[in-house]
Amino acid sequence: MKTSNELKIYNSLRKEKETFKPIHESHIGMYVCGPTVYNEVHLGNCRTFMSFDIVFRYLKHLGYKVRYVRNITDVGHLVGDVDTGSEGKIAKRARLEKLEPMEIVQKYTNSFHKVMAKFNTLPPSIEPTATGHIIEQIEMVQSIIDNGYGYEVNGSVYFDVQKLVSEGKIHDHIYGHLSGKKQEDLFTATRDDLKNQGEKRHPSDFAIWVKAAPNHIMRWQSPWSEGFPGWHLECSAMSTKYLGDRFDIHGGGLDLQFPHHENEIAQNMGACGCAPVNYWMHANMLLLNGKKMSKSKGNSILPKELFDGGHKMFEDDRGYSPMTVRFFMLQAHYRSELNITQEGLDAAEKGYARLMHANQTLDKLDYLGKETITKKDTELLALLAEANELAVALATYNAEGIQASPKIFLATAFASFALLNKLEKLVNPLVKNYEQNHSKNDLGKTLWSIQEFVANTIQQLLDMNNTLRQLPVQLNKFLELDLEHLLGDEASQTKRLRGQFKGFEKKMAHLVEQLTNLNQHNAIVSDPALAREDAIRSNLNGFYEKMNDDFHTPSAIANLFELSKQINQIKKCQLHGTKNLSLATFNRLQNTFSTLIFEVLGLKDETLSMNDDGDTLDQVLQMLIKMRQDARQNKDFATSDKIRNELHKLGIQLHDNKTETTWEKI
RNA sequence: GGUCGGGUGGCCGAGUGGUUAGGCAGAGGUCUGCAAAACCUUGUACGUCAGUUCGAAUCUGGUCCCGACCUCCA
Repeated sequence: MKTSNELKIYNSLRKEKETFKPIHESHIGMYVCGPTVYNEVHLGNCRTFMSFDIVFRYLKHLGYKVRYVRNITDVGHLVGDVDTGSEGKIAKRARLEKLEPMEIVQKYTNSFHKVMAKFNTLPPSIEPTATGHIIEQIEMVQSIIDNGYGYEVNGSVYFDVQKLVSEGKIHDHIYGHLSGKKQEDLFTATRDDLKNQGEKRHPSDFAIWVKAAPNHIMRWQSPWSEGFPGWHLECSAMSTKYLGDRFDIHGGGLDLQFPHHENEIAQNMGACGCAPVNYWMHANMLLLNGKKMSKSKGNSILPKELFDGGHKMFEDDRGYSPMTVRFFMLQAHYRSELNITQEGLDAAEKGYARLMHANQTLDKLDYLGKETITKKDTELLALLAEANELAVALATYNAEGIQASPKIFLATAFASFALLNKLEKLVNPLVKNYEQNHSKNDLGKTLWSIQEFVANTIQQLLDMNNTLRQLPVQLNKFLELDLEHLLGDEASQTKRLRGQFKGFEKKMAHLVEQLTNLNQHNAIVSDPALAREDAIRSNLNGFYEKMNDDFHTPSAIANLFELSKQINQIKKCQLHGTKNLSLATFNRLQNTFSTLIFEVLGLKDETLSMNDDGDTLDQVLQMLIKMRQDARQNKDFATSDKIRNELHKLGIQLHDNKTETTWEKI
C-alpha cells in the first residue's frame, strides 16, 4: 500500500502521476473549462464540474489558498451544420427561442448555477465570461500576430500551427504532446469540410479571430474585422489574466483535450512564449447506454430529469436526489468512464444513506471511557498460551521419551487436565448464560460485557481447535503403552492418569463445540477493541492516502464505509455497556468523520430536515414518539403501529432501539 | 482509416506478479411484540488464445469485443 503523504496528480501532459508541487508554496491557481450556456447542462457536464469541485475542496482542505477560475462560454462555438453557415450555437438558440443572445446566456447561466448548487459544488473564485473579456482576447490575438504565430486572411486571423510545430520543443513543450497526437497525424487528420478551410495555410491551423458573416448576431470591432474571437481563445486570455502566464492546474473534460486544450497551449506559447500549465487534468466521460453522454447525439439526461423522475430510462417514475447522484459519481474515479444505470443509482442511494446514518450515530455518541483489560481476560489469555505449550510438549513424547523422563511426562499430562478444568470454569458461565437466557436481553449484555478482548481470545481458542483436539488424541496414544512399566517408580500415578484420560477427550470436544456454537450465534463478537483502535486510525489515515493518490474518491469512500461499520459497532457496544475505545481515537473520529464527508466530499445530509420548520417538526415528532412509547409499554401495538405506519406514509421513518426511538425523513 | 483507452463476480466499481477493495443485490444467523436500522457469517471474478514465471486475473504477444478523440461537445 502506498503510504505517501504527498499529493499525487495524474498529469495528462506526461501520462503519469506526479507529485504535486505548486508554483507558489501556499497559493494555487486552477482553471477549469466551464460550460457553453446555450442550453441546459446535462449530467455529463455536471460530472466534470463535480470532479473538479473535489479537487478544489481537497486542496483547500489541505490548507492551500486556491484561486479557482471557471469560465462561462457565452459566445462563439460554431455549430458544425454546414447549412447554418457561421452561426454560433448561442445565436442559433436565440433565433429559435426568439430571444436576445444575452437573454439566452443569462437564462442558461442562471440554470447552470442552480443545478450546480443542488449538487453542492462550491462556486469558483472567479467565473469570467468570454463576452466580458473581448478586449483581452483581441490583445492576445495581437500578441500572437506580433510574435509571428498568427496571420490575417480576409479579416480572420489564424494560428500558424505549422510554425509552432516546426520549432519543435519550446520550453519543454511540443505541440500535440497533451493529446498524444503525432505530428504527421496533425498534418493529415483534419477533415476538409470545415468552413474557411481555404483561407488557412495548413489544415491544422485554427481561427483565433473570425470575421462575422452578415447574418451573425454576436460581433465586436477589432483591428482585423467586425467579428468574434476564435473557439479556443477565451480560456487562454482569461486564465492568463487571472492566474498569470504560468499556473498550476488546468482541468476540463477529456473531450476537450484535443483540439481545445492543445490549441490553448499553442495560443499561450504564441502570446507569451511559454506553456501555461504545470498539471493538466482531464475528467472522463459519463456514459449513458454505454455511450458518451452528448447533447448533439441526443444521448443525454438532464439533472432535472433525474431529480424529478419519469425519465424514459427508468422503469418506474422515481427520481434520485442530488446527493445520491453526487455520491454515485464519487464512487467512480474521475479518470474512469462511468456508466449511469438505474441499478447503480439505487445502490448509491442506499450507500449514501448508510454513510449519513453512521454520521448521525457518531454525532450523538458520547465518550464513555475505556475499560482496562480485566483479570478474566488475562487469565484466559494465559490459559491459551499454556494450552499451546502443553499440546506441543505432549506431541514430542513417545515411549522412549516417557521412559527417559517419566516425571516430566506426568507433569505435562496432569497439567493438561488442570488446563481443561480452568478453561471450563471460564467458559461454562458464558455457555450457561447463553442457554438460560437464549432470547433475553441479558444474554447480549453478559456476552458483550465480557469485553471484546475476551471474545478475541475465544476466537483464538477456536482457531486452536486442532491443537486442543490433539491433546486427548495425544494422551490416548499413551494408553496403548505399558505405562506401569515405562514409568517405573512413578507407576502409582498411572491409575489416576488412566481415569482422567477417559473423560478428557469427551470434555474437550464438548468445550470446543460449545465455543463454536456461541460464535455461530454471534453471541461473541470477534472484533476486539484493540483491532478497533487500529481500524479507526488506519481508515482515517487511509482516506487521506487515497485522496492523495490522484483524488481517488472511490477508495477513500471505501475507508468511510469501514469507519461507518466501526461507528455502528461502537454504538452497539455502548448499548451493551461496553466501553472500548481510547479517548484520543474517539475524539479524532468524531472530529474528522463529518469533515471528510461534508467538507471534502461535499455531501449534504438530505435525510435530516434542516429546513426552517425543523425544530417544530422535531418537537411534534418527539410528542408522537412519546405517545407511541406509552402505547408500546401498554402492549397496545395496534396504536403504536398505527403511529409508525401513518408517519411512514408521510415520509417519516421511525427507528427503535434499546434506549430510544429516532426518526428520519425518507 | 489514424491515435489512444478499456474488457473484473447478479449490478456498479477499485486494485494487484503470490496476501480483504468497497457499495448494492442474494443466502444464513443475531437482535426485535412486529417493522426499520444495525451487527455477524457467506457464495459467485478477472473477454479469449498462446508465451514469460515456481506462480498471472495482474507482465508480453496474437485475437475478439467495446469506447473515446481525430468535427462543437464536460
